[in-house]
Amino acid sequence: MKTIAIIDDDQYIGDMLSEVLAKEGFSVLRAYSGTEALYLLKEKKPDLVLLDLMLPGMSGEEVLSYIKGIPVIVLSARADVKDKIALLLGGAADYMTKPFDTGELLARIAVQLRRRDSLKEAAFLTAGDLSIDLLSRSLSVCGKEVRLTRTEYAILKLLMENPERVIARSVLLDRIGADTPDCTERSLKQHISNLRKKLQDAGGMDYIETVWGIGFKLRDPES
Amino acid sequence: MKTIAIIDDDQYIGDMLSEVLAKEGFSVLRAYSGTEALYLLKEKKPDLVLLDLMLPGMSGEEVLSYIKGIPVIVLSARADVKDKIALLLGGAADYMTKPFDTGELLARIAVQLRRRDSLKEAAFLTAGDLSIDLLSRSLSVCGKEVRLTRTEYAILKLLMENPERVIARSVLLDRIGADTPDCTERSLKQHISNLRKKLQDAGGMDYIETVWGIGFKLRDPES
DNA sequence: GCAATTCTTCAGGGCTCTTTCAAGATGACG
DNA sequence: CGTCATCTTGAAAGAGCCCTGAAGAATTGC
Repeated sequence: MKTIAIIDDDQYIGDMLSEVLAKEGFSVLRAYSGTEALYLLKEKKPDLVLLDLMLPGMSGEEVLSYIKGIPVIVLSARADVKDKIALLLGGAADYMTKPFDTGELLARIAVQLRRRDSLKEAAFLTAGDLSIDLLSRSLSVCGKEVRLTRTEYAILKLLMENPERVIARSVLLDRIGADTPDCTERSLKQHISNLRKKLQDAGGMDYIETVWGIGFKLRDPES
Repeated sequence: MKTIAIIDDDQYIGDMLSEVLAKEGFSVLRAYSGTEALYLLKEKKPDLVLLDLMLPGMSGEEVLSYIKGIPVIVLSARADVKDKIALLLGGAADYMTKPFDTGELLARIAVQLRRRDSLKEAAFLTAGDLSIDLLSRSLSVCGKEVRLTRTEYAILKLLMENPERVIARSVLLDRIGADTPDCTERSLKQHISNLRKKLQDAGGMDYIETVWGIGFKLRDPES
């Protein structure tokens, strides 16, 4: 669950925002002054900050300059373009002029949070219940993690890259040859067997179909 | 130098934007239709896209859905809040209504580009219980300070920059080569061992997972 | 139905990769 | 020069993986 900090001394607007955000499933923190805000940010680490500029004590600009690594959306009654520019260049991630549409605010919040998560861009290869994370080199079957050896991984990856297509044993050997140079037709059978067992234990069905006299293929998911 | 793609069929606005951006030191690409835009994005890889919604042939929304990994700022004459929300949730990084202030546009462009680089600027690098202060080059595990040698620091930093991703030993050697030129595969193992011991002593678990025959990766925090 | 062939599985041996302990080499600093 | 921290290297123990042999099951052809 994501946490959002609201830094605004206006009780009415703050309550309204808090209610809207809570209804969207966010966890909400409140601060009513600059110094309070800094303390709050240091203690808890929110995922995003909504910052009003008119604060008692410390200016919003000053608060902004202290916030590092957390996206800040500035909310302000000031509509002057110069202010906007200064704040955006000063570190704000976005700027909205009061009064604002709450739907748009939620959308812009979503943009900032989405951006944070997209840093770890995932690369997946899926086929039926099977899903390989290419980056972490890990397989999940029906959500369960399954440990694979290097050869097993290479075999399954090749099969999943060509779903529903028969892969001849010789081709299979050829393609995984880079990883395991001395894999023979005999040992390949063993690897297939081991792979089947692991998948069976995790997923409850036999995903690998043997094509008699030729090789193997990934079984049709909806069969 | 950063490259920005302008996707707009309006010659006048496009020229104006192009001039402003060029004056700011950006390299500018142009496209005048959706299909042209997709081709352009595939060939060159701009750092940012300015997308007009009124395009001949393909709708701006459609173009947007094809763009992955590059921030898109939508420029549109449509001021309807519903449109804004739909586009922001649909992947746009920002939305500006024509006519817009070029200063503000430049500021918002700067925000998006800054965000892209923010990995390097971040003062902290965290992954699970581990937290590195990049400025003081210090590591804390569950709040406890841990002293690392130069090589250990380089290794752990690289692993933490790619959490949950397998790093081949050769890659690891390559990337930390700048700090320790004569680190071999053999000595790398020793460093990993030492690093593990320190982390274990401080955090109580083994954060570094070995991927047999390949390399290492940082263990999933919530596992 | 029966034999021949191919495929699957079990179990064991051997090999490679990995880890760790320990000791030597290198270099900075007083 | 001696100490300290760091990096490298050697060797042995341990773990994991791959290959092979043999027996049982499945498929094909007659």
